[in-house]
Amino acid sequence: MSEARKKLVIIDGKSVFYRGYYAMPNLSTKDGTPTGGVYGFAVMALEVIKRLKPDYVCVAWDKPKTNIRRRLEMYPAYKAGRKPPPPDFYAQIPLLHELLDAFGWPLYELDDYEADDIMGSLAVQAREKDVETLLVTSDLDMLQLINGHVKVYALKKGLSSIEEYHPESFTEKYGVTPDQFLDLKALKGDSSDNIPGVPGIGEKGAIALLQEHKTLDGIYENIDLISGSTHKKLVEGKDSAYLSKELARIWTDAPLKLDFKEVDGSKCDPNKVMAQLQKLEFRSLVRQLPEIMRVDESAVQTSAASFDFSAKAKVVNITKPDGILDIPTDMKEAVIHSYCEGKHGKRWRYVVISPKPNLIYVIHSDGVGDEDLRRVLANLEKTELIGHDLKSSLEVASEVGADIRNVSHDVLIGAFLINSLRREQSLTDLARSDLGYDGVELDTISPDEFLERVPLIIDIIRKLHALQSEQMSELTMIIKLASDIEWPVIPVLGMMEHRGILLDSDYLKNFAEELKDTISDLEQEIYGHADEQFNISSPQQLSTILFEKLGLPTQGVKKGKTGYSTAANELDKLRALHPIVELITQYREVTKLMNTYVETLPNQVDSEDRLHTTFSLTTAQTGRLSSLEPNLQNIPTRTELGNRIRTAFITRPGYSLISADYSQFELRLAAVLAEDKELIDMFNADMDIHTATAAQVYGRLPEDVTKTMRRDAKVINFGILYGMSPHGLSAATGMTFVAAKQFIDKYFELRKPLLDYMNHLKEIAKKQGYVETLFGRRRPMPDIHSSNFIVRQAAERAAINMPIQGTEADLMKLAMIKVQDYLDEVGDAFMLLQIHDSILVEAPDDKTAEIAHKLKEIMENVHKLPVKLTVDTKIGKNWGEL
DNA sequence: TCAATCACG
DNA sequence: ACGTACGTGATTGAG
Repeated sequence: MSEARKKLVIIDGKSVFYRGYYAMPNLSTKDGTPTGGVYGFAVMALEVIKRLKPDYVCVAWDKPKTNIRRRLEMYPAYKAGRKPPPPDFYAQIPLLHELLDAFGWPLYELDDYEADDIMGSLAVQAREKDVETLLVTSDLDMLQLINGHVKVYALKKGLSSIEEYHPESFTEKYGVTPDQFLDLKALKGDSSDNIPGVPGIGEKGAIALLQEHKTLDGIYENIDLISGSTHKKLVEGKDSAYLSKELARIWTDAPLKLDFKEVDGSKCDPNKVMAQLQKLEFRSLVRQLPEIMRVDESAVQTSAASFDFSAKAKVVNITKPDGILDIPTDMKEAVIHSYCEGKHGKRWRYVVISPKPNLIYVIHSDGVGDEDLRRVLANLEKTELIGHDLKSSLEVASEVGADIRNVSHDVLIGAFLINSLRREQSLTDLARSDLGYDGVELDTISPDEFLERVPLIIDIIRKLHALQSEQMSELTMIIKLASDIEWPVIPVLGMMEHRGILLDSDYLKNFAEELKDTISDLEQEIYGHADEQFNISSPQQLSTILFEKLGLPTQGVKKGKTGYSTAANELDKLRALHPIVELITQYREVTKLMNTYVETLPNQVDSEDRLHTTFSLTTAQTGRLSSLEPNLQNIPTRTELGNRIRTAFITRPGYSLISADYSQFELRLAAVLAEDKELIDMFNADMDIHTATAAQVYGRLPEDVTKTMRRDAKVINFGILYGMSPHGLSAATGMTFVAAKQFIDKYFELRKPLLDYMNHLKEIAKKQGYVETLFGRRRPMPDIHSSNFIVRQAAERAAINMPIQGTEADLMKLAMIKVQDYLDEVGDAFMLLQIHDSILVEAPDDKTAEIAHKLKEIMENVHKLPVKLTVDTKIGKNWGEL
């Protein structure tokens, strides 16, 4: 009667819990208790009940620390390098216990036995009673337990999708039988558990061997039949293979008695489960539960504190041009959102405008043309706009020719201002972490799904807006930062992205031909020196050639995980020892230019040869912009060859480029923030700051400062802003460690206020947990309390740097806003790029001089400061000339 | 997916 | 005693 065989489900508790913990890192209850791991477990538990309908259930758990002693005795490196889970992982364990109690499922844990072993032991006992066992885990080691009575349900990506493994499916997938699983492991090893296997034998080789010889023993009995390098590897790795097999083997002898009364699944109390799910604020699971088990009506009660996403709004679909007449033209405020198939407003499908919570207009592109959309959007000129990533919606407006820029609140940027540490940024992520939303995906969806979910999306944007307004109400500096800088810079960036910059692709094509020749010449020369061909771009292969084959000294060369470093600064030390080193440096420079710029930029232009970057306001912890796809903030400039790439950035006939750069922006700001009067005075007297510094440190007259002295002073002037150490200075300048130390000591004697300020920042960071810019932009600094010396020191340096770099970013944004206002007056001139301390503007030839002059004036007076700001402007036909 | 490398400020 | 400058993004090789 195998049909009626009873079913036992054993859950690998920690592995399920881990899944949830990492899948939902921000999930927490309203009071801040983290719940991601418990959520993962709950989702899986309901899935198990619904799909597997088990008669018996229990949970196996790894006891911390003691659990691997027996394996450690065999092999001390077992599971070495595993990171311990963070504190909020353990904080959730009591919640899990309560949930298990409600389900009535016992939890088994034992000293010296991992969860695998407990599961294996119970499975063996179940088999003796002819009970079918289903193991739920993400640990594929468990597959060795598969047999006619035991199946494995492996957790796949996501929380509820599981993949069933039985003997047939296992063989189909791996090409070996479950019985051969351990031998497979013995051969190929497992890097995640630090199981060595036979070095040099991977999955493919191992399977081939097992198909031929069936077992590990079989392989070694027939070892003489195996030839070549495999033979050698097998012989040398024999001990390791048998050790690996024992390490990977799951024990089935744990001192644990399977008691069917204890694991009886019918002890589950649906009402208790419901209460737990509500307490944990798992709203979608609460809704789902009645489909899975009988719950008393009385047990279902919605908690008042939770957000309700069920609100209904009237949705007006506008599918004909005359439909737009329905949309009011005098909205004071509106939530706006859009769906596009391209970037930067290209190929828009839907534009959504919601003037109030119960009313939503959806404008469809099939039916409503660009000109009609322009007419609608033009009416939003005075409307206060609310949205998530408004920049992209504003680019749709630019695309159809409307000019709207009255940003009132962007929940993407707002979330970042409130806490810049948050990594998740999509609307779905924000809703999950801040509103406890646990419904469907809202961002990466099809047009039809978008249409369905519009009311939900708008509702969530409104809720996030309300929540952030409340959170910001106590942060007056942040409110001001947002309204003065962050909101107004959004449309400016949108316009820059949308306009793009003209690229001379033909020029780059010619350049590419030139570089190709150079590269193959260099390759041949390098192969000649190495006496063999190899992949010069592979640091590993290169390292072998340099340090083994050519026998270059490894002394003083940094060592990484994979061997000796071949980074440029390490190669510098070897430059004089072998001609190949210089060739490699050149090869690196040329291939970098080729692969990153020359060959890729022409592929990224639009139909008019313009290149559009995306500026992110929510990436850099300091508040700087970042530029991506393509990154136009790291176009080469430092070498002759690299500068030729800038030459490819051009203008239309009749226009020129203007660059406007702040000079020594950060150092000036450091002087202000540290209130270093002497340094401020030096800047205000228009002195050459590096020469003046060198003169002071070396005790000479400025005219007696040598080139080297000035260069060293320059290094320290910049390095000091990042917390540079004597070691760093000596590495960067070539002076000895002692000289570097003296140099720094002397520098701080002269710049006492700067030193005090740096120490002050460290204290501030420790005391309040964050540092901030002149305008109140905050960066949380949790690592400042780290018990790890290295981590803590890194945090201290970051704390020193952020207010300086961040104030620079704030001022630059402010300047851009003012520059844009001016360019609007000019009418035919456009900002194209911002590169942290400089901007690039495209303007008609006959106006460049006037505009350049005005840019300088605006930027130098962007904000009243005790230090004078200096802006240099240049005019040219391409970026390379600037 | 991660580590190494290198482009920029 | 640790490792040695802050902030980014793109490409490549390798497991």
